Amino acid sequence: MNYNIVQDKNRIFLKDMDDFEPKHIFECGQAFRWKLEEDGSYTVIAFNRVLNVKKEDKDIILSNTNLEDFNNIWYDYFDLGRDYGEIKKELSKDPILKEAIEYGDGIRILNQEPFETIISFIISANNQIPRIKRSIELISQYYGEKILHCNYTDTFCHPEGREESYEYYGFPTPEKLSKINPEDLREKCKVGFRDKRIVETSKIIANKEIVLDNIFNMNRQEGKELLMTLPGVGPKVSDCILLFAFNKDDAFPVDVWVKRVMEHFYLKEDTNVNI
DNA sequence: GTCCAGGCTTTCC
DNA sequence: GGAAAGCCTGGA
Repeated sequence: MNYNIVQDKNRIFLKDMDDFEPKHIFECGQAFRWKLEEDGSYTVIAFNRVLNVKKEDKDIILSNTNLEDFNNIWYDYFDLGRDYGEIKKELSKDPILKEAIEYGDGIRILNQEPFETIISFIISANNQIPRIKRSIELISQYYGEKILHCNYTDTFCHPEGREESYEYYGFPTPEKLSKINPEDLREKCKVGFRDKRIVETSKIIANKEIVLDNIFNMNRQEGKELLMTLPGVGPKVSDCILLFAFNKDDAFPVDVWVKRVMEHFYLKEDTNVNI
């Protein structure tokens, strides 16, 4: 990984950054709160902060942050300690994966906040991405804390076309979500039949019947068994949580699309499979 | 004990 | 209208 870090006021420049394609990282479906801005940059609310990311030529620009947060939060969040070049080299030995890597070049696996990731993927069951994103946004607006975080005059802090009062909301805590009425959640946030699962899971975590931080020290199988005791968390959702929040790089979520792809390319190559 | 059909909210194609 | 990033329940 070769890049140079330069700080300028509230921005961090990652100069000559390889393997970092915002569109592929933020729109691949691993995270739901990244918003595409008119200038092509992306804004997210995470870790009680608002961050904007823009790619200019070979540089990545992180706005509304500082070196301390970069070192303590964003370095790990963006998985910057992992050498994706080496991974690509290894996987490219397979011709099909080689083509897939070229198609999705610059993708990275984020390390997201555990609780928000758990609720997000409970919502993802039998659902569609636009709806998932909307529900998470609504949950944040109704039950999350407002984030006052922009003291600068950057365009992304005062974007054109948005109301002056545009506000950012963090994802609520387990304590907060554990106390709401499932019917309220369903009506306001359009989560459908997942309402009780969300509240019940929040209760278990708020009561510390399950301590999420302990999962960092477990292996994939131990973590999976524990997560699957939560209502709404089955085999697929638990693998998503382990991969996207707990840094378990051996977790391999198989959804209907992955299943179709695997069957098409690796299991039934000589048969006519509808995909 | 395992297996699996049916049900579940709501929106989007 | 049918499908959609699965999970849960109950019966065989």
